[in-house]
Amino acid sequence: MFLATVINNVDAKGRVSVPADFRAAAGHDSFNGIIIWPALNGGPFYEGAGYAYIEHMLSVMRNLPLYSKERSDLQNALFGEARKLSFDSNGRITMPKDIIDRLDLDGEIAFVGQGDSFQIWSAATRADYVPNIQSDAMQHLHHLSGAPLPGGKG
Amino acid sequence: MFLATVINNVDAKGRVSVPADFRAAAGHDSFNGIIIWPALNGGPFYEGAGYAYIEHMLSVMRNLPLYSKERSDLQNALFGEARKLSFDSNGRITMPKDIIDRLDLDGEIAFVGQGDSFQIWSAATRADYVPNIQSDAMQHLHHLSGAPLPGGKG
DNA sequence: TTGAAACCCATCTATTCCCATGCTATCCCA
DNA sequence: TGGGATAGCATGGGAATAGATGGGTTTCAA
Repeated sequence: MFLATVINNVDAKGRVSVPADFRAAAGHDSFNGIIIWPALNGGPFYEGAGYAYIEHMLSVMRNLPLYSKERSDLQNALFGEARKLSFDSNGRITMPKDIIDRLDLDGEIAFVGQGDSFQIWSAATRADYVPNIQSDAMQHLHHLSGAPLPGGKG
Repeated sequence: MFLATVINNVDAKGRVSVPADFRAAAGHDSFNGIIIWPALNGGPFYEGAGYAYIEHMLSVMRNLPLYSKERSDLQNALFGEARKLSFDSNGRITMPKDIIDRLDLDGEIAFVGQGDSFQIWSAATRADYVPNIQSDAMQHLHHLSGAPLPGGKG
């Protein structure tokens, strides 16, 4: 699971260390690295995950009719815009230049855990959103009810 | 899986490098190259995939009645219009001239990943479509919900 | 014979790989 | 409990390599 917010530096070559916990969560069965794509909700960040996640998305897409607008649009946004970024021997990825420009990644990147996936922000942009996180979430707390905790004692 | 959008040049002989990732995704069991065909939805691009994909399409066609209109029409559009383009020793294909003219491939080709297949666009034509990708996809995000991730890690 | 297609070779560049460094948190032992 | 040793991780720079591209040559068919 992708947890926590970690801020790492981008060096002159565009390299960034992916947090060790995130590397472990991404797995390395089919591909030793991560897949990233522009936020599907239009937010000012990229989303990322391990290869298994995108494979899962493909299997979901296959349930939509071939050539339907919904399938075409989603495939273009996800598969058409995604990037495969493999780890180097030190666990780093190289951020493509166009993404550095697009996200304004001027030196510092924030990796933000989202459970099954994570987000990639410019650290500065992220900092502007953080103050509202708590109050935003408080409006939706009722959605957390219902599912029982597994293995609860007594 | 075919991921990302890659833009490569067409040289004077009509040769284009197929992105290395796409070559790997196409496989080379039965045929070392790709199959391309005009977009079945009428879009301004060609579709492409590895040989296994077109074999799968054939198996789908076989479920339609022989000599039925639907089978004949689909066979004509897919098998009748498809081309086999094999890789040269450097991983390039030679784009047939009629396709270069038809797609207006004036120097730059965009390979656009679609998961199981990919698309081939004139880079200029593709650039006109890209700005709308995000907003188009946002209308269909509800199709991605519901299915749980397999074997969530960590 | 001529054009086109396949093949071979050379070059350039961006990416990948490898090695070295420093920091920090953890562990071990006194 | 305190201090030193150790291992994991983030970071930086230079070397090696894969991939994209361009040009020339051979082969085949029309």
